[in-house]
Amino acid sequence: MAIKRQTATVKLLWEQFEESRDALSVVYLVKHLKVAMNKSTVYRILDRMEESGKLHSFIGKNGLKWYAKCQDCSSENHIDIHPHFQCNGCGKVECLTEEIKIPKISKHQIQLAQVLLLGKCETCLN
Amino acid sequence: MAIKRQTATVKLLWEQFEESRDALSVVYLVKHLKVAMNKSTVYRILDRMEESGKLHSFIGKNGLKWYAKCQDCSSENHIDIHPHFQCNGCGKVECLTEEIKIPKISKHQIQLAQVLLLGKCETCLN
DNA sequence: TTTATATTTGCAACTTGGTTGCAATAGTAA
DNA sequence: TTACTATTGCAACCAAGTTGCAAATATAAA
Ligand SMILES: [Mn+2]
Ligand SMILES: [Mn+2]
Ligand SMILES: [Zn+2]
Ligand SMILES: [Zn+2]
Repeated sequence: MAIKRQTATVKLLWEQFEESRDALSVVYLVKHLKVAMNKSTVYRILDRMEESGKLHSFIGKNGLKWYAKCQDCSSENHIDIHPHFQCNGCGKVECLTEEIKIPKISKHQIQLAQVLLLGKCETCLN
Repeated sequence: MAIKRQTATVKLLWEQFEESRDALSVVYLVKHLKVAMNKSTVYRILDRMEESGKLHSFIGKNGLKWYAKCQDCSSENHIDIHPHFQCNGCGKVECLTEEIKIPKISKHQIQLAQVLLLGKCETCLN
């Protein structure tokens, strides 16, 4: 179900995403939120925010679930598909704006491409 | 540690991969092997086969771990990097031979690209 | 402002994928 | 055959994510 009510917890979680283009893992949020919040609540709010077109989610390199802010999505269309970069040093995940050309695969219908680039971020390079 | 001894369990697991270019999830192997095998054993053997350059692993769409046969790898170099396709219908995962061009990202050093294409496989399209 | 209702939350218990320590077993080379 | 080390099974564990339910609360109607 999408977000129906603007609760304190919803606002608090949304603030975490508002500033940056970085993604946040659910595990991180459950552990490090200023105001502690039950983990089911965190999972459920993020889920609803995704359904509402506010956030998108993906799986990081260790199988953890990450969320980040959408740019121009709505409940009806989620168009914010892009590659993600995860730093092997510090673990940080960024949304990228670069387009990646996906080839046609014969006899397959491709509906979605998940691209995760792994490497060193700016901070960890220096 | 890499594979040191050719045990019955190692042989049995290897046979699962030998024929096809399809990947197999650990969960599937633990559940459906003809000769039942302890799950720690399965995890450990797959791990060693990867270290030996016989298999490569990646994370599928639900965060599960998958393995597939390498073509030309060894302990020393794992060069078998390619995109994977997972069917949204039947869940099957295939290794693809197509090359995907990864753009340079400024101020980032990219070490590895994980590409997972999701869609419908040949069987599920018909 | 008060009331009514549906949504949201916390909690505790659960499920599932994956890991670990250790004692028993079994390849392999001598 | 023996000796040595790698491998296995087992049981217990850990961590991420899910679920059912009763209590709390946002919001709209009265
Ligand atoms: Mn993103
Ligand atoms: Mn592959
Ligand atoms: Zn970094
Ligand atoms: Zn299919």
